[in-house]
Amino acid sequence: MARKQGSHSDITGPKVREAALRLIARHGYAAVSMRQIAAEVGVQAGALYNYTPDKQSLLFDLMHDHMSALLAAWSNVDTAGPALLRLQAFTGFHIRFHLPRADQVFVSYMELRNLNPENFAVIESLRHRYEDALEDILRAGEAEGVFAVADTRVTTMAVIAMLTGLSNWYRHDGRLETDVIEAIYWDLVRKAVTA
Amino acid sequence: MARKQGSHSDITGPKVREAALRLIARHGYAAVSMRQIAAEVGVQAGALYNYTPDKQSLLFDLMHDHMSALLAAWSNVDTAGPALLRLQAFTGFHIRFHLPRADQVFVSYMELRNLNPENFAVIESLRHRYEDALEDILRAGEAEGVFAVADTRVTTMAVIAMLTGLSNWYRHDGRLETDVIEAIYWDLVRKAVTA
DNA sequence: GTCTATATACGGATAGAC
DNA sequence: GTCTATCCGTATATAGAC
Repeated sequence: MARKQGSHSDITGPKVREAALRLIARHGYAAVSMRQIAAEVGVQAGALYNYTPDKQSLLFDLMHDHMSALLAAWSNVDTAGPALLRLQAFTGFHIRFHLPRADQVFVSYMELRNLNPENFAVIESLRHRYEDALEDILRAGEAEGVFAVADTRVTTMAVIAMLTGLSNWYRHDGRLETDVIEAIYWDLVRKAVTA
Repeated sequence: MARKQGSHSDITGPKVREAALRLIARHGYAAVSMRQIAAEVGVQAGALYNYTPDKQSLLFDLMHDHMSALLAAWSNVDTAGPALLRLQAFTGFHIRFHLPRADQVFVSYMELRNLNPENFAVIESLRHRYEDALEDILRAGEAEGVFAVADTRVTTMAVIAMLTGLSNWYRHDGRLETDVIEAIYWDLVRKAVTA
């Protein structure tokens, strides 16, 4: 199975996306050039256009994949049951999903400005679906009488901001294990919303 | 008091900073050109260099002014007293200070990557001082026995993330008044940390 | 599929006239 | 203090050879 020299589409494609993700997370979309991404991959800039029609699509794909994977993973966790358990599942899921994906989180939350309007609308609707998942749990808990919050939508946004903010300071080589982090945040979330 | 035509340093200076803040908040530092800022102000690009030595200094000044103003304003609020009241004061202060400054908040939290190392260190130390103000309150409350949190530093970061996240979705023409927002968040914060 | 070379536009910053 | 003009570097994206 001789392969023509210089033909590596099966490995170059993923490498382009990995390099773009890492560089954009570190320096920002507008500050990263296609030449930088190419250099990181080990090809010339022109070769990138075999894998993306343009720079904007590269950003959109990174963000879209992240949000799709998030929703797909959550759909495998979400279950019926008491709202308190569902909230605990959401909190733990959010932390475990996001902690190993610092670059994706960073890009998905910081580069919304750099999406064109059509792409922005797509990502926003995915994000909205995720927010709604939490809001549903809070409303269920209020109906059960186990949660009591002043405003359900505001609380939804507040809890997500609190959980997502974790990615801004957590370091894998830090003093705290994931399990401990999870317990600390669950304690805060539970107390904040319970009646 | 005849003034030479075209000489407007007393009004152009502030306008440059306002235009830069607005444009950077909207599009990001790297995506905004000096020519865009100049067009917004109503001058040519070269004229901007009467007010800033370079683009990096413009960004740093915006962030530095914001953080300095934040710490100065907090120093006028912080008082002795029971930790619960101090925490309520912090929560209310944070919201009232940040809500009318959406652009400053956005720039100060999103453009850290675009500061050079020296400038980054300065801004980080200011941010750290603000975080420490909250951490002190939490520790005082634990000593009093009114607060009980699993980890004080993590709780500090979680509370600030929750409060600051408000700026990401709050709209002045939305359904909720500042006072109501403040009450909702105080309810969440209080319950999350009290014993 | 990748390369080199290039079209075309725009970037930050400066010089010198007024 | 602002303007016009410009230096010089880099940007995205494409064309055509291999």
